[in-house]
Amino acid sequence: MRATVKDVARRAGVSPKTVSNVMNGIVPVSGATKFKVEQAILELDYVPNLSARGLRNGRSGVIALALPDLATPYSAEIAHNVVEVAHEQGWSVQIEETGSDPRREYELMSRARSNLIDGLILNPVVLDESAVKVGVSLPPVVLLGEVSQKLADRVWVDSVAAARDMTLALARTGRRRIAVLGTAEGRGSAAAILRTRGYHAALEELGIDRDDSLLIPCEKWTPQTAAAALASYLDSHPLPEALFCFTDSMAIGAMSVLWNRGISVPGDVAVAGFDDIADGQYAVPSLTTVSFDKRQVASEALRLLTERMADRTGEQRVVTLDYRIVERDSTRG
Amino acid sequence: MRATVKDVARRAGVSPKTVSNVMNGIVPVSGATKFKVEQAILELDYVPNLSARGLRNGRSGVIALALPDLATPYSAEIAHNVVEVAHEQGWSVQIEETGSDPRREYELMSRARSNLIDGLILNPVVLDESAVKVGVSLPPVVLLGEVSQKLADRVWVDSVAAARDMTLALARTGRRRIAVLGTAEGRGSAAAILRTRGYHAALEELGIDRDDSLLIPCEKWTPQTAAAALASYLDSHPLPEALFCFTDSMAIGAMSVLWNRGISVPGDVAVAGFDDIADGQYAVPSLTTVSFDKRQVASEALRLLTERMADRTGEQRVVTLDYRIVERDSTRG
DNA sequence: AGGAAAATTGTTAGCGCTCACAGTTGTTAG
DNA sequence: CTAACAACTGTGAGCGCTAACAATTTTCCT
Repeated sequence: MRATVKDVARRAGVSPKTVSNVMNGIVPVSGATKFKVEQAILELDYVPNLSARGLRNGRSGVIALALPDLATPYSAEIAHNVVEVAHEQGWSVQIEETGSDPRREYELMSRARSNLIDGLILNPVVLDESAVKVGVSLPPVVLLGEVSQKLADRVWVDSVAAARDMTLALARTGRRRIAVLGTAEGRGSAAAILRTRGYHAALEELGIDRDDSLLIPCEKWTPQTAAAALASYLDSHPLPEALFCFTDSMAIGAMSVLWNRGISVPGDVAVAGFDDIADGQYAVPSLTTVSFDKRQVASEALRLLTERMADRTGEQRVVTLDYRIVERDSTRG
Repeated sequence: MRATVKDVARRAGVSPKTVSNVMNGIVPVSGATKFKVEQAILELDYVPNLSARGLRNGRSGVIALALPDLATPYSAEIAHNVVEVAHEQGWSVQIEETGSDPRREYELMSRARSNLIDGLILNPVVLDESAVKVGVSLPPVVLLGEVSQKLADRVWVDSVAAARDMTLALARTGRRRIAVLGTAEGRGSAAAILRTRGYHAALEELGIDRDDSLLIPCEKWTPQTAAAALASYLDSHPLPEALFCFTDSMAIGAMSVLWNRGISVPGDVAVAGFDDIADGQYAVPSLTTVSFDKRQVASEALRLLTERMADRTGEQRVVTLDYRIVERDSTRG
C-alpha cells in the first residue's frame, strides 16, 4: 500500500501537518524536524497524492494547452515550448486537440471546468468564435494568435505588419506580380484576413494595382491543401513572380508542386512563408519567412495565465511579439 | 460558488448517491429520478469535480505521454495520434518531454506515481536505461519503439527487418555503395544498433563486402546534426551511391546539404529515410522511407495500457507492427 | 391479499491532504 | 524567577465524491 502523510508523520514522530509544512516550505520548520521528516519520506518512498492536494487546495498544478492539430509543425513547436516553459515553472501540461470538430470545443470547456485544470492556453484557428464561451465559470484563459474577439488575454504577432513587411521584402527583390496563397473565399480565419490586409497595404504603398487573380484561396493551411490549391491555380493562371504563403507549411507544399513541374525556386518564382518552422531551414531551397520567438510566445502566455490566476478582475491584456523577416534561398537571386 | 453533488441532490430532491448513480450509469436508476437529476444538473450547470472523483476512485482518467522532444515531427505525429485515440476512449493526455536531461526522468516517474496519472506511454530514445525503474509502485507503463530491456509492455516496428528491406530496396535500384547515416560510435541507442544490424544483414545477403567508411555516425537524430555530420563526411569521403538515413528528419537535413552542394538527388545519390513523417511527402524530392501506421502505434499502446490497468500480473507483451517500404522520388531513376 | 425477491434509493464513512486555530515549547527581558 | 513574546507543532474539520452497506419501495408470485 502507498504511504500517506500519516505514515510519514508516524515514522518521523510528528503530526501530519508538520509533514505537510516540510513539503510546502511556507510555514517554517526547525532543522531537526525537517531532517526527520525528509528521512521518513525517503525511507517510505513517499510521494504526495496530487488528487488529494488538488481537492483540498482547489488547484491541480496542471494547465491545458489546446491546439488545432499537434501533428502540424507549427503547433508542435508551440507545444514544445509551452511544455518546456511550463515545466520549468512547475506546471504539468495537458494537451487537447480541437481539430476541426466543433464538438471538441464543448468537451474542452467541460474538462476545463472540472477542476483538473488551473488554466487554459487556447490556439483557436478553426474555432474562432469558440472564445465567446470564455465565461466566469472557466479557469483563466489565454488565447494564442489572431482572434477577432477581445474576450481574453492574448499573445500574438502583428500579422498585418508582418505580411506587409514580407510583401515589401519580396518587392525589394524586384518582383511585382506577387501572389498570396491562403486567402479565404468566404468568411475566413482572422489570420487570413489580417495577412491579406497587410499584403494589400504593401501593394498600395508600392503603387502596384491590386489584382485579385493573384489571391490563391486555400481554406485549410496544410501542405496537402496548399499543394492542391496551387496545382489547380497553375493550370489556369500564368506563373506569378513571387508567392507569399501565409504559412511555412503551405510554402513547403507549394515548393513541392513547383519542383514537380520543373519550375525553379527562386529562379522562376520566389517563395516565402510565415512562422519560421524548423523545417523551413532545411527545405529545398531554404525558406524565406516571418520569424518570431516561439519560446517567448510560451513564456508570455504562461505569464499572462499565472497573473490572471492571481487576479481575475483586471483588463484584458494583449502582448504583441516582435517578428522579423528572415531571407533565405527561396527568394534570393 | 460551484455547484456540487449535494446541491444537485437537494434541487432534484434525491440523495447525493443517486446523483452519482445517474452520472456513472452503473447502478440502475428509474427513468423519473434520472430525469429529475439531469434537469437539476442542467439548471445548476453542474460539472463534477474530477479531483474529488480521482481521490475517491484512485483513478484520474489521465494518462501521460512522455516523448523526447515534441518539436520533432515524428514525436509530434505520435503525440497527435495518441491524443486522438485516447480522447476517443475518454482519456486525457498529459505530455511530458524527457529531452536529453536525465533529471527529467526522475521527475517524470515521481509525477507518474503521484496518482494524477493512471498510466504512462514512454518513448525512450536517449534514456534507454530509464525503463529499469519501471517498478511495482508505478502505474502501468507501455514503451514505444526499440528498447533493449524487456521490463514493460511494448509497441514497436521490427527495425532490423525494416532496415534490411530498405537496404535491399536501394540495392534493387542498382546502387551498391550504400552509406548509412545515424550510426553510433560508442554505445548507441537501441534503434541505431538494430538498424545498423539490418543494414549489415542486407549487405551480406547481397554479397557486398562491409565497408565501415560508409557508416556515417550521428548521435542525435535531428536535421541539424545530420546536416553537419553529412557535410563533414563529404569533405573527406567520396559520394556514396545511396544514403540510407535512419530517420526522415535526418534525411531532410541531408538532402538540404546535398542540394546546397549541387549534388542531385536521386541523380547523383539516392536518399532514403525511416518513419514516413508527413514532411517527407513534400520534401524536394519526395522521400523514400519505411512507413508504418502511427495511429496503430497509438491504439495498440493504449490497448496494452488499459489491459494492463485491468490486470497487472501477466507476462510482458510485445506488439510488432507491420511496415512497408514506400518508394518516392528520392530513390527513383 | 400476503410474503419473498428484486429493484431502487439513502446513510455512513473516508479517500489524502492542508487550512484555521489551538496548543506547546523555547527565548529574552525585567 | 516569572511574564511576555516568538517560534514552532498538533488538532480537528472538511474539500467533493462514491464504495459498501442498510433501508425502503416496487414487483411478482402463490
